[in-house]
Amino acid sequence: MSDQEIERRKSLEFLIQNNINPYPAEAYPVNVTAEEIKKNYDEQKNNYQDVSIAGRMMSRRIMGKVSFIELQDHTGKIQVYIKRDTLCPGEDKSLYNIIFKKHFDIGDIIGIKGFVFITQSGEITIHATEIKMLAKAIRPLPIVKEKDGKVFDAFTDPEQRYRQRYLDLILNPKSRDVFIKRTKIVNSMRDFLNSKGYLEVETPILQPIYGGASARPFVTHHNTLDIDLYLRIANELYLKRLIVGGLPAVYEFSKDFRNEGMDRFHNPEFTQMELYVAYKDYIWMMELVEQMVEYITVQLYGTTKVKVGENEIDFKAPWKRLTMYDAIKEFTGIDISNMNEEELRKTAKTLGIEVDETMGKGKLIDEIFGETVEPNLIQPTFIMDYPVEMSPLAKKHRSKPGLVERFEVIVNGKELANAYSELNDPIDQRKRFEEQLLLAKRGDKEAMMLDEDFLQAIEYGMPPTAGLGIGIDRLTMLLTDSHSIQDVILFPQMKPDRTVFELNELVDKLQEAGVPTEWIKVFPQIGIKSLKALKNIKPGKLHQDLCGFNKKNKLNLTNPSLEEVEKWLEGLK
RNA sequence: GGUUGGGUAGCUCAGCCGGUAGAGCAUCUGCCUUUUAAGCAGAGGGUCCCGGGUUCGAAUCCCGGCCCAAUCACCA
Repeated sequence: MSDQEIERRKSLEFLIQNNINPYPAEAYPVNVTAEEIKKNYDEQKNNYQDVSIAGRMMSRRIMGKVSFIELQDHTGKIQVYIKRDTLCPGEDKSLYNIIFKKHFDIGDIIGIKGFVFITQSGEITIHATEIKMLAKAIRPLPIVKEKDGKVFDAFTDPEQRYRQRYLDLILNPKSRDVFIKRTKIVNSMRDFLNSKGYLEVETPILQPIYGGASARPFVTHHNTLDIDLYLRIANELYLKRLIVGGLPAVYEFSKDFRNEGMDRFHNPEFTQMELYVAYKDYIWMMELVEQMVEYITVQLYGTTKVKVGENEIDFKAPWKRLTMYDAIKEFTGIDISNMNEEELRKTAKTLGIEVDETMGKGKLIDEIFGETVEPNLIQPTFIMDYPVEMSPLAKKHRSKPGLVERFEVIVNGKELANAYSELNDPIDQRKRFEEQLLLAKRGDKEAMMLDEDFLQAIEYGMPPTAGLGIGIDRLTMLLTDSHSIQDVILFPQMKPDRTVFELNELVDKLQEAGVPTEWIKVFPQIGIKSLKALKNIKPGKLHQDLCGFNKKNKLNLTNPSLEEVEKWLEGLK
């Protein structure tokens, strides 16, 4: 424990000794926010003369009989003026001199009652008449200072920001804003879909057969049924079953899981919104998508233009539409629409793209597209008509052989959404699944499984349907100008903290070896935080360290005998 | 997985040309009744990521490992 933590625990004790509950149970009445005061306070009107506000103490300047603190609530910071003789009008000044000055700390959550005024240097400030501890912080907060909009000692270490998101939210208003925007984006999307009468539904996350996308799944096990289940990689096949069931339009905000690489665009769990509408096709879906995203953008910013990195992106509908072949022609000058596999492979090589013999026609086209076109599409663009090999759930194109009715939305060089005219021909669907099985046999770990139950459903007849998947994390990244997916997911996946892991391992082993719980707690405090640290320790030294710590810190534990310590160490082997 | 940069006080970082470990903020003691990165005077605080090696001597040099970031590759 650091000196600061020890100090704070002492303060905690002091408060309790003096009948001040550091964690009171009762509600604290709040009648105003920091933002409201700063926006609406008017010296002439003399308003806000009886405010009650709560928040975290973020800084403190003690000047003898007077102090200034910054109080932060969910809307921002406001300065509070604490004057000894206002707070303690009588003889007893201990509330100010002792309680506040000695035992309140930066990071504590407190309540303030008082009246608003403007200081000599012109800052809107609450003059406190009452101050109350609402929750004592026994761990010090990282200190961030600010002057003229310039931030000093900013809390920017990405690892700490993601692992301890609560600190990020306290210390970085921008981060808080991103997550508020994320929720607004989701709410606007839901409003838009509900206004059209579409039905929000919930489908299984645990699936006996995973499907609806090409990706490797997470596997788990159900004990009672004694079967493996998969965390869904998509919910497409379930939503389509609902279309078969006669629901005309269904959607779901779906947390999906893919057991693949992680980078700034990929988190193992992520959110998609999938939508299926009966009697529509992918042309119709393009209009819906551009209208929906335009609506969301306007709801969020009041304009369709958003700054993303160096670029200004305009989401105003309609968006540009290009077929995949035309897009490649536009960016390379090469028309690949009539090429066979060999010609495609040669073309890819001349474009400097690495290819190998296992790649089929569809994969080659996809590589050429991904390499030459995708990064160059900054403004929202629909790319239409994909090769059939890449899209086992999309309907064959109404007029172009070898292609399917599919589009992707590319914005800022990245895929944002994916949609098809859904394949509803059960014979064709079975054939496509069988082709996937062949790929799987050849070793493609992402090939789709054959879902007999789904086939059965569409054999009963599924109306022609348009389907869409849109990445909520990606959309939020775009609309909040966030560099990494970790900036738009509150708790992104991280490698487990090894020190914590090792400590847990140690505690488990010590328990197994029969070490009493109260003594297990002592081990980390004498510097033994992992099994490794116990490996070469002599029983005599361990015994001394343990008993010494007990005595020094007056823990009043019964010291183990040397024999007992020897027995513990034996038990660890 | 490759390459590059990084890991030092509670926080942000300096020190790296081997020679007793530093600054600012935070903390502690004292002063200060409108300050604002408050100020002044004093004090405490470190497994320099871990493990080896070279050396009389390693935060610093070498080797191995762990973790983080950027970027590329792979993967949607």
